[in-house]
Amino acid sequence: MSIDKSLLTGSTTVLILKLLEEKDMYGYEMISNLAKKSNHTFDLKAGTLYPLLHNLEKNGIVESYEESTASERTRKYYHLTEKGKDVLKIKEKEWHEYSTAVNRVLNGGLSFATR
Amino acid sequence: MSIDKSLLTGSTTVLILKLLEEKDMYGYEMISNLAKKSNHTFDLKAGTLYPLLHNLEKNGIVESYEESTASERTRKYYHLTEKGKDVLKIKEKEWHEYSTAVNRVLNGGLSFATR
DNA sequence: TATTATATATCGATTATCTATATATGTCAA
DNA sequence: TTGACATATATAGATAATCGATATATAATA
Repeated sequence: MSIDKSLLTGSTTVLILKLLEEKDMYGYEMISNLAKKSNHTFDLKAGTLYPLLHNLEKNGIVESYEESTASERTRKYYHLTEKGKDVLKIKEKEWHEYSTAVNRVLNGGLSFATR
Repeated sequence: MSIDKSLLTGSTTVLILKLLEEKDMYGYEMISNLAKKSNHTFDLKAGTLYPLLHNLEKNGIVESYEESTASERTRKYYHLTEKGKDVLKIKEKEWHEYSTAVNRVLNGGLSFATR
């Protein structure tokens, strides 16, 4: 169905942080997990995710560690820091405010719970 | 309260088209109208709106006409075309899909109506 | 007369995401 | 065993959306 990509802008971070709240994950896992949870509305590209993760790590929002088993190739796991948890809370609140405001306009300026 | 600006990206068009569905408007009016309807979550800048309107007109989604009264300075009104109405319908549907998908992730991958 | 609100417009900078490309390993089928 | 495909991470360059700054001009107000 492929939704207009420009809508995606900005909310990728909160989605990633939300995934990491549940458990530590590696990049590739986040992509498939997000695709599944969103019913393929979010088919995040590697070229989007990895730079984003590097940036989050640089800002102390996530931290990474490598893990390799005998059978599988090395994976880089990401862990949500305390600071990251705070950021997630703020961003969840922002999303709520933002989507509420969009809906208010799309419903003709009425507050909510119309109909 | 000023929400993270990056969240805004992409949805500006659907908001503007929605305003024009109600009635013809000029740019300055859209800015104040949108600010009011959204409780100042969307304080659109002139430098954002005017290029956007020019682009919509170029694509046949809106058309403009000038109107001047005796007392007020000339205003450039924008009118939603038939094509624009179709685009609005599509974009409203996209917003619904998109916000539903975000909420699904933020609620832990559950469908909806949790709690 | 000076300031503020109204009204439209453009330019350059920033940021987010994409596409494309690169590299390397593990798995499975021919 | 060889080729194709899925897994896994990474970077470079292109595109698009928005902002801040700046410009211009008129109407209203102090």
